Amino acid sequence: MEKAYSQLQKFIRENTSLCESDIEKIALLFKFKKVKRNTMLEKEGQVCKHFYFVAKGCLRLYEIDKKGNEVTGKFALENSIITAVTSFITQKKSMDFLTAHEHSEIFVISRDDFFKTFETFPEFASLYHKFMEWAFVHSQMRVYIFLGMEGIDRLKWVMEHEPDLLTRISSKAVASYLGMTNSTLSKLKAKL
Amino acid sequence: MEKAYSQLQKFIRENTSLCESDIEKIALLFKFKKVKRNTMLEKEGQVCKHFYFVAKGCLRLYEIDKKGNEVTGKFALENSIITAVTSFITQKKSMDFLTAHEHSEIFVISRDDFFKTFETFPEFASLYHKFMEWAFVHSQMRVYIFLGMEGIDRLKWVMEHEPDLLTRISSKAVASYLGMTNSTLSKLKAKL
DNA sequence: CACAATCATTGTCATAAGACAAAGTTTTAA
DNA sequence: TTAAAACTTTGTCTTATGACAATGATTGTG
Repeated sequence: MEKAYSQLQKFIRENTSLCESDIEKIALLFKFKKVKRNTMLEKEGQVCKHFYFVAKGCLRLYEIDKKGNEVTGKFALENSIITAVTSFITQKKSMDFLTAHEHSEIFVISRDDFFKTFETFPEFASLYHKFMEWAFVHSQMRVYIFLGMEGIDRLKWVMEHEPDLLTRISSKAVASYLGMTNSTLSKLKAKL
Repeated sequence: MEKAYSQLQKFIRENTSLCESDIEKIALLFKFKKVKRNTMLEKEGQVCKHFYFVAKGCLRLYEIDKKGNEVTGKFALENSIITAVTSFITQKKSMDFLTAHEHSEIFVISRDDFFKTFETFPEFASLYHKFMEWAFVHSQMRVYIFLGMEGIDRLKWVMEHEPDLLTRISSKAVASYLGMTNSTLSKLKAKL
């Protein structure tokens, strides 16, 4: 846990220009938590009130579509931040689930505390703004990839740009991230 | 043009809590421009250095995929803001084209002036942050829609949520926004 | 206005991907 | 440890969509 806190501090240090004492104070506003695989952190139908930092493990953000299939929006591996973004922003009922895809060690801060911190430490807001920018760039890239590429090319794209996903994440979840069924992914992998 | 400037001011007023005199000063940093249909504002291969407000008409952001097909990322109708976001953020060479999809009246501000304005009028930054949040929410929604829905349902979704696009925008461009060929879109429309 | 260019529609055919099912494998939990 | 559950792979069949082409409509331009 000591190590975990210093990980969080490092993350804040690298994404803001806050001084060490402020970084320490801010890090302490986050609550450390160990969560088992498949723990549900945010649920469809509820309003998202938390922001997460992943120190170890992996969280997964997904929706369930009309046909009952999971559609993965995002994986957050260690040293990244995540939340059920759309609901976190709009404060409307979420369509998303956020779960631990592996046993994970995470830090949680309430949305209220998160935004209040911006008042005390304005520089901290830049972390959120960078997160939003990065999240947008990633999301827009996926739009282009899904619209412009066939399954096999989407697979190759992930192999090249997010190879961790293929080694760590279950095929089923990767398929739901690539916008295909698990049987299709399996056949495409066999073709490579 | 008088009217156009007041439109820009109105937009700033509604998306920040700036006072009137600051709003006027900021609006004057934007340059008014009339552009013909198909005018290229930002080009693939270049770094995006501008931010746009659409007073009248419509801008379209798109990429060209491997096969040479256009893939539309976003339409910006009147009273909305747009740029080649990914390049604007990363300041790397853009993959995107930004063009006038109709004869349009727009306001342009350079990226430098835009960010400098944040220093003089910190509250103005909230407009950019809201833009980022909104852009993310929209983009993420599209990811879910494309991954979870078939063509016919994507079409119905746009009919319900962005009906303007179907009345104003060419079928070809709408198809490239929906992730299908124009012939497929045409057949789906016939099926409705 | 008239010609050219672009776009929209529709048809045929080919193909990528989904649905479903069966068998083998791995993970989970009692 | 062992049984149950979940996941992965592979096969067959079906279907949605793409590729390509022809025709007709619309738009832009000299």
